Amino acid sequence: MARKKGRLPAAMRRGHDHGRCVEEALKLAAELCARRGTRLTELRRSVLEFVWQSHAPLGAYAILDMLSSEGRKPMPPTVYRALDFLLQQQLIHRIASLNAYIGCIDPGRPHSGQHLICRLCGTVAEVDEEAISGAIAASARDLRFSVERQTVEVTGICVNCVPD
Amino acid sequence: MARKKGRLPAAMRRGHDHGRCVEEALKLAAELCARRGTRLTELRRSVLEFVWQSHAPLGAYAILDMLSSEGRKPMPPTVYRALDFLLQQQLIHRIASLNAYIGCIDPGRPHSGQHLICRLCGTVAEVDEEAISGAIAASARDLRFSVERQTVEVTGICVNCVPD
DNA sequence: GTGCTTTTGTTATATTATAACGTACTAACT
DNA sequence: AGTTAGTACGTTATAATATAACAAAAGCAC
Repeated sequence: MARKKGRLPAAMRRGHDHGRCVEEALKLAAELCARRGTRLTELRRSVLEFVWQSHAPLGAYAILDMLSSEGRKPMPPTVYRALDFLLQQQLIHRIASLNAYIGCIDPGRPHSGQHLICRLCGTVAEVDEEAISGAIAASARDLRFSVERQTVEVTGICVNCVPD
Repeated sequence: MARKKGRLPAAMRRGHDHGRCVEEALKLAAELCARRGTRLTELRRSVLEFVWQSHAPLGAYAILDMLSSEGRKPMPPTVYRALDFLLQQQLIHRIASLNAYIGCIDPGRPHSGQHLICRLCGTVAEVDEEAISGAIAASARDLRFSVERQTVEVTGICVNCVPD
């Protein structure tokens, strides 16, 4: 866990250098794929880049439109396949309540993450709180339920959108 | 919270009298709507009944098919409107990761609940653990994020489907 | 280069959901 | 009972999200 207590996740820090976030994410993704022997093709890299560039989750068809403006003219299955690959590699998350996709802040490590979704600006911040995942794990254990995946999506208003 | 520590939610208790669950849910729904001055029409009641009868969440089109076999031939908007009503009245939950709907075990009271979804049998058990919702609330508070809704969906294998 | 595997392209279609507008029903009042 | 205002439902059309199935191309191992 990188974030210190009381420190906002980058997604919700106004004026942070997001270009740099994207760059680093792409670099890390390339490293991870190289290490794993999986292929971060040009298409997959483009999709990952678009997803990372947005602080709000992107829908598959929004990505498709972006790729189209870039010269490629892919069809839906192409985009979904790229998204599936990135999900498998844990480079992105799917936000089920929005049918949309967002870059993972801690790629590669198996985790589900918890997502705070601002209803106003659309920004999604990922956090990874042991207190939350632990409470879920404990509750599941109590019911002898074997957890494979935790989806935690919290909708509300982020600090930048709260009226003062 | 009705469930005692160590006691399985009804949905995961084999052989419980589910007909009685459904009956009680419908009765409680009628009472709540009467108290609120909202109308649990025949259509809405039917939809609620179908949703409750299934331990696995039902998709809108599955409900549509069931209503069709019953003699009605509603179109999608009709079903979605009934579902919207039931969601507003907090009589059902939407399971975002499945695009499907399930009866709420504690209707009327504002809550999001946490859902344990068995990947094998499809059964969904709702729990309401203060430890989980509290941990989420605490984390959000830390980020000055104002929570409106918590979606917690845990996928895995339920106790009835685990190989011994 | 040959053969094998993976990735991408392409066509078609499935699944989930909503917009827009018209009709019918219900409740409340007169 | 008749009027009316509001709510619920019917209907047509279409939007938005996602996948099946198969063909072509690109990369990799030998």
